[in-house]
Amino acid sequence: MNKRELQRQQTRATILTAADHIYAAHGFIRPSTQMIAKEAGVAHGTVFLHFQSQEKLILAVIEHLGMALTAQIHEASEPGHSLSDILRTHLDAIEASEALYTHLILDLPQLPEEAQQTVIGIQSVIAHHMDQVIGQLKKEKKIKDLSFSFLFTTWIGLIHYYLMNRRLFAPHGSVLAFYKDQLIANFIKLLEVDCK
Amino acid sequence: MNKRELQRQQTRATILTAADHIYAAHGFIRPSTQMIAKEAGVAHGTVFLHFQSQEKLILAVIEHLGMALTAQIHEASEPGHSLSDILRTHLDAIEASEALYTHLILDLPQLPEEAQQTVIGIQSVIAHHMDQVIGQLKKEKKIKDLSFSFLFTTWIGLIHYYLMNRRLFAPHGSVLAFYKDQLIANFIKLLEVDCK
Amino acid sequence: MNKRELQRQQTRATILTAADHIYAAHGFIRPSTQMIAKEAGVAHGTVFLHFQSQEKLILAVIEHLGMALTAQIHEASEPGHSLSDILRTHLDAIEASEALYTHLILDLPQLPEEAQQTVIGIQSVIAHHMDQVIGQLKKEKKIKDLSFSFLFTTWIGLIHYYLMNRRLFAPHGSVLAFYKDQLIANFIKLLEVDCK
Amino acid sequence: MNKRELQRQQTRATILTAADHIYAAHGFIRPSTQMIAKEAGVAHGTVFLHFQSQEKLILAVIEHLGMALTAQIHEASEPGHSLSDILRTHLDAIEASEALYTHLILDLPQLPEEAQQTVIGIQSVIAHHMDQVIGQLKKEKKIKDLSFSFLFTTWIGLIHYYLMNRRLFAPHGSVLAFYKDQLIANFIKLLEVDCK
DNA sequence: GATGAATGAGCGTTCATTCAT
DNA sequence: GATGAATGAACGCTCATTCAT
Repeated sequence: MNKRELQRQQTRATILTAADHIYAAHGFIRPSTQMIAKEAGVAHGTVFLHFQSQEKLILAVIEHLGMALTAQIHEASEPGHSLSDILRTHLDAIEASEALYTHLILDLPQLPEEAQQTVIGIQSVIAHHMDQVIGQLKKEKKIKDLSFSFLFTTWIGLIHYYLMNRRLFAPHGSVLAFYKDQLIANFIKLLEVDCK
Repeated sequence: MNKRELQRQQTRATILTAADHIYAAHGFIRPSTQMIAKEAGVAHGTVFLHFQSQEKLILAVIEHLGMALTAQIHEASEPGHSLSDILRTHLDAIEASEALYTHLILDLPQLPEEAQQTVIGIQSVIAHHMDQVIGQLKKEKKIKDLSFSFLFTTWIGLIHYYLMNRRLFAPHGSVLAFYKDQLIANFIKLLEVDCK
Repeated sequence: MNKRELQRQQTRATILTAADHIYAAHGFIRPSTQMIAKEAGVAHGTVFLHFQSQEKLILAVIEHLGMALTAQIHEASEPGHSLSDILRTHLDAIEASEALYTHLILDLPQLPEEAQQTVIGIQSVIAHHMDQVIGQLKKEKKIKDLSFSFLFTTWIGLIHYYLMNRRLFAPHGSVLAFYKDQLIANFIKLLEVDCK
Repeated sequence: MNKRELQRQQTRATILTAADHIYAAHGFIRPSTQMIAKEAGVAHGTVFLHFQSQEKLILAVIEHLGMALTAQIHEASEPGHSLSDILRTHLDAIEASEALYTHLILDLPQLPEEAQQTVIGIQSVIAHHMDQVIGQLKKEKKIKDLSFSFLFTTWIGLIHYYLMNRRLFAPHGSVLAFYKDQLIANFIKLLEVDCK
């Protein structure tokens, strides 16, 4: 890689990071490209030199987030993990990009198709890991006999609900950091076959 | 009521209905007041004759939705209702305004404070009814001993998740119409103390 | 005059008075016809029933002011008046409508031709009275031999300057009430042939 | 200075000059930013690229005028100047921007605070010069013993009166060009101690 | 490759005026 | 005669995008 190309990649990364911060703070819809250029410390036009359009920039940020999440989940996952381990891995990954991920969820219907594909991609990774363990637990009759897709949706719905109301639940920090343990414990209790 | 006042009310209603349709289709943030005027078949300025500002119009639509939902839930509720009845009442009410309600949930963080109060109001109505029955079922040891707030959040999270992904789950119709029965049945099964 | 006509005249007067107050407070340019209707306690359309257009209403207010001023000056003027008496009469008349008169002066260039005619009319009345006395004093060599038009312009310029800066000179009341005596005394001293 | 910066400055100057012309012709209040853009031959949005808001543009024009006036007065002033010289300097300076200065005076109450500061600044410059000479003349008993502030106000009032009625006094040109000599001569005669 | 000035369509909102009631 | 709902042109301002430098 020559020096020119290196410089180019660095500028691109600078813009991407700036966009990351701005979108995490204000969502994908409201901030202007001008705002991102200022945050990145580059000229307004430079944004469009590296990203064909605002839409492409947004998609790049989202894809970057998707890659980060799936990578982190993969890395943290090991064969012998319990359900609790997997759920924790999921929440740890999201917590690292909590604000941005939350805006991705919220703004999704206003974002281009490709963004939805990314979200689907993220979810299928975690779904895959969950399915492994849950399938096994079902066989062992340790958890209720409900379709995996329903259980998965319940989990995701619960997490997303907390994220969407993060300002309410945890005004000055991370909701997940606060409620992670409780969420995992309660969710598992909900699945368990419980005979007293 | 004289003819003048009648016509005024009709125009107001026309605009409100138009806004209802437009916001249901595109969310609260993107559509312009111009767009709503066109849909209503009135001059652009007329919108502001009936609603002080765009914000006030949005709040009027939201409040209207809130009243419709709570009214419907109240009407359909009866003393002896089972948990299943209550959940169905909830979903029936939302289904009637599915698209608009979904956008309310999604755009909430970008909407004024008052909108959040409306959502809280809606949820406390359904929470109240659920709490009654769930409290009783807990005493009878028929459902798991988990805090009501967690169970409620799980239910709301589940429903909202389906709503937010309605285009995916039910591209050309109502998600709730499709999944209502299944959602209720599965959710109840999840709560039950299950000893086979 | 029949009852119908009487009612009509009363409504017209109500609007005129309301416009008077509003224009005195905010000038002729900024206030909307809506604002005047509200102040008058009549429907917006009623303004246009009595005054063909906003411009005509403004002109009516101005003409009314002109008539009030010239009438008051005429009434207060007597054959044997000194220069001091005449200047005082002038200022007394303006003081009674200080705010409105000031806005007339200030907004004049943005107002229709007819408004300028009214101002000219007011000034020729006071000019006429001043000319009488000043002519006599000049013959008696008691005041400087300067053209009447210059002396008159100096006087008017001085008064208008104080009026235009009334917020600066007298933030919470009438400038003329405050400075009247001083202005008259100084102006006369300026005209006098002064040999010590 | 590189070409880029040069062009930017030129566009800014073009807009400022256009605003200058438009405001001189129609006052500060009525013309739209659209009108100024058209006069300048730039897109409407370009105006806001160079000036944050309409208010800022107006203030820039006014400040530019203030600097031009005070600079010209300073340059033309010399230690040994007579009262006549100083008054002429004052009128020469105003004459160069007669129309714009007149609108500044007229629209002042509707303009932001900063505009008033500019006017005060202009007037204190001329007041300072006048005070020097008039103080001396008073000591020499050559002019009447009236407070400087009254004499200054009389002068400013006189000039402003001519300016405000410039369309009447000099429909197709500069009032000051026409009446300058006469105004100065008459004003001086008014101040003089006159014993024949 | 980077810049940032320029564009022009679009936004929410105001207002004098009209006219059916 | 009085009403006030409706109009639509105009306003100040924002913004993604282009392109000469």
